[in-house]
Amino acid sequence: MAVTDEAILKIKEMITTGRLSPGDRLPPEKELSESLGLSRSSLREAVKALEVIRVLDVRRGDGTYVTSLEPRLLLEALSFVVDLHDDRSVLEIFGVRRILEPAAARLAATRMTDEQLDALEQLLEATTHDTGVEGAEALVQHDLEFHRAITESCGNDYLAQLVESISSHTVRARVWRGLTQQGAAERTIQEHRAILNALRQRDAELASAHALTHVAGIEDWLRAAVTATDRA
Amino acid sequence: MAVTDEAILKIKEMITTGRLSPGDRLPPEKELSESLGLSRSSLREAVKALEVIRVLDVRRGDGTYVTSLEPRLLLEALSFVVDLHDDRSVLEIFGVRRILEPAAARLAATRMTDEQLDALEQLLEATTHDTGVEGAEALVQHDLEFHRAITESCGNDYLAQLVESISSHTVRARVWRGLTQQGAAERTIQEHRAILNALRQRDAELASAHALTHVAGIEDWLRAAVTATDRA
DNA sequence: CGGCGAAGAGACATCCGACGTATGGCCGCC
DNA sequence: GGCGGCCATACGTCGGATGTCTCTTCGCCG
Repeated sequence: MAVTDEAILKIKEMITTGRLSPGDRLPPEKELSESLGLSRSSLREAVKALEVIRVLDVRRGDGTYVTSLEPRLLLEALSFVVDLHDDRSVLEIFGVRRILEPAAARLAATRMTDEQLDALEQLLEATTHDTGVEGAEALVQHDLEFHRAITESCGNDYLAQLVESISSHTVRARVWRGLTQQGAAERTIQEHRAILNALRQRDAELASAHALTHVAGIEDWLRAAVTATDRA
Repeated sequence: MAVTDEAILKIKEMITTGRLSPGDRLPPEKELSESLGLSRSSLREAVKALEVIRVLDVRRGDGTYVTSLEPRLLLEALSFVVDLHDDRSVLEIFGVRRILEPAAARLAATRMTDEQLDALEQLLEATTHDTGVEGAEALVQHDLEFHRAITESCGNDYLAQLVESISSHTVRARVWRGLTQQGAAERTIQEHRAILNALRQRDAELASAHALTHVAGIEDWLRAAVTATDRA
């Protein structure tokens, strides 16, 4: 195995064994490269690799630190690879989303506070004002925030961030939908309201069902779009 | 932004725009570095970063290629970051697994062929012979294969690999369980058989329920273990 | 006495050039 | 026509030089 890959594993091991903890600062590149027995150039490749997956945080002029290693952070990198999937894979990703989002809504139904529900209400209220072409982008943004607010209330950070990461790429799809499909805004708002009502009633089963309906609706549209592309 | 990060984005963009396709070979490092306007050293950092997340495949003496970019491949890197999570995060990961595995079993119930079911049967049969201390490792292996066989039959590669990736880290937990808990082997086999029977009957709902029971059982044990560790 | 700004040390960022080594293909011999 | 060795090519690794940013410290000024 290459020295760089060995260095990656060694640094990873230093973290898993507790030799390095979240927030800790690594020795300077020169020093660390010597103790790991490789050149600074090769070590930098290893550090860069660990940086892109959010394990290390390199601060120029200061030093290199171990990140908090929170699920939220480590799963962030997932959205990077999701971006690389083609449209057919996006359909599979939606297959996962239609499993996770209803589950998150189900959990949120018993956990959301009245304050959080009120905030969701306000968000929904704001969405109704996103009309016209110039409002499309705002609608997408409010849509994202609505979903995020729910998933973040499910009590499982890992689940929340996972949904968040695999949803990022679909932003584009949402935009397309908003621009091409008539009545998309009204339908989205109606579905969101249905979810919110279910959450208010603490009806986990219903909230889950509405969430599934919502995601499946987008999925249907996307499938049709992909099929159309295939024919073209 | 640093030149290296720019290079990462540029290469990513070359892939998303179709300028580079799966299997394509990149220009030599020297050439590519010149066309991207940075040194070979810096470019190598970018390439290494894309290599660890399985976007690029570097072959010494040959060249650098774009991988197949299949979900299976890209999600592989996820297990790397899962390894870095602490025990408390593992509980959250189980929270996700208990959502995904039953869903996968539900899908598999209507999709598995008789041949696949027979193979699963054989796997289960083999597991019953994993007795004694030396059989613990084999039991864990058969356990993994059993779950993999089901998730891979769910018809969604993305879902299958996601479950696979977040399960990898739990191998350790499985081993602990096998070693410390009395009757773990018998219980696992019984639960597996229940899942298999439900799949044979094409009873999606029941298969899902048994899968949830199975995962929740491990989760319970893990939660107790973590709590015990916290007290210590 | 406290705050502020400049200087310096430390650390990462980037580049360059050189040499090592594995791969793949070409070419000649059998 | 097949096989084996040679060579161009490309990645792997290294060492050093230089630029630039950050943080800290120290001294000046209000």
